[in-house]
Amino acid sequence: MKRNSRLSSTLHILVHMAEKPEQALTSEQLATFIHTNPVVVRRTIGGLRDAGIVTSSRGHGGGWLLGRAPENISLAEISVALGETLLPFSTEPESPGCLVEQAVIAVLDDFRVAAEKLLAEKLSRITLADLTADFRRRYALIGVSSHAV
Amino acid sequence: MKRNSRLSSTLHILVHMAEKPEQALTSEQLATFIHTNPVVVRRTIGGLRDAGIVTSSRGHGGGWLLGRAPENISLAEISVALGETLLPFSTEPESPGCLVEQAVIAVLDDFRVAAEKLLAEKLSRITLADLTADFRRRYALIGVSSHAV
DNA sequence: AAGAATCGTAACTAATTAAGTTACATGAAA
DNA sequence: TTTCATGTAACTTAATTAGTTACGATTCTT
Repeated sequence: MKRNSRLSSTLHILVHMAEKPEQALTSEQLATFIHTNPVVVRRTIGGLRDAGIVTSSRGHGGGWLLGRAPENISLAEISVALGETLLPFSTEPESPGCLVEQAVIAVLDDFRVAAEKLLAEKLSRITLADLTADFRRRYALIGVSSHAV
Repeated sequence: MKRNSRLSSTLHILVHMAEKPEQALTSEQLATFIHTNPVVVRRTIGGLRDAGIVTSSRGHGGGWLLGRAPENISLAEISVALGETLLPFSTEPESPGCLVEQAVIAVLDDFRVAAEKLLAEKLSRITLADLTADFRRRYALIGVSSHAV
């Protein structure tokens, strides 16, 4: 798992889970999808459990399942559950009392608040079901092409 | 200079430069504003020179000046010149050939392209002059309050 | 009840990235 | 010619995150 790919890796995992809705997938299985290690998977998607996006069960036959229908899981929720920040820049004060810094931070924070709202809205309109639909379309195309001629 | 504060640190520097438009400021002076080191300053704002946002001159009396009026310097340009990415997540393929991954990346890239366009538009409407105006407003308020009573 | 499978999590290691630092060549002004 | 600047390469340090090992807790199967 590469750096900064937590969102895409998680989506990858979730699409696989959505494609096997009746079967609990183990951390081990999920890890192989994204070429990493079961512990990294547990750590990464552990937060999704608290958000109800997935459920996990221990013991023999245990593993991970979606917590609800893919139509009701938005990328906005996933992103929040992963603890991802949508915008990368920091606006922490470093020179308390400096009016120049205060002006910079004020303007930047205004922008950030507005931008995060916009991005969250856009992400809330994309659901896991959209991803599975896209996957199935691609899968069907491959199927067709391999039967063609 | 903290991590991920290159944009705000640079803006801090630029506002100081805008407030002394006739005086070349040295890397040393700029560095003290953001509590770092002259070499870090040169490295950070070097890209702004190539974009025409600032100019630098060597030798005695040298230093840094704005390349044009603050009204004509947008945060979008500054962000680009710094080489900052507006969105933090990666969509590099890690499992070439995996249709699930392809679907995830396609959806995420669509989002990214649209989001970056939106953010760039918002940033292009904020200029360095807006920041200096905000700073001056704050400065005036402090002045008033310190003379009050 | 025993054994196997599985998650949860702490603790450690390795890899990566960005900032900070040192050093020195280049250029310009006094 | 001396001094003051930037430009930049090379190295060190610090911070973050992924990867790994280990093991306790839980649950199913036999």
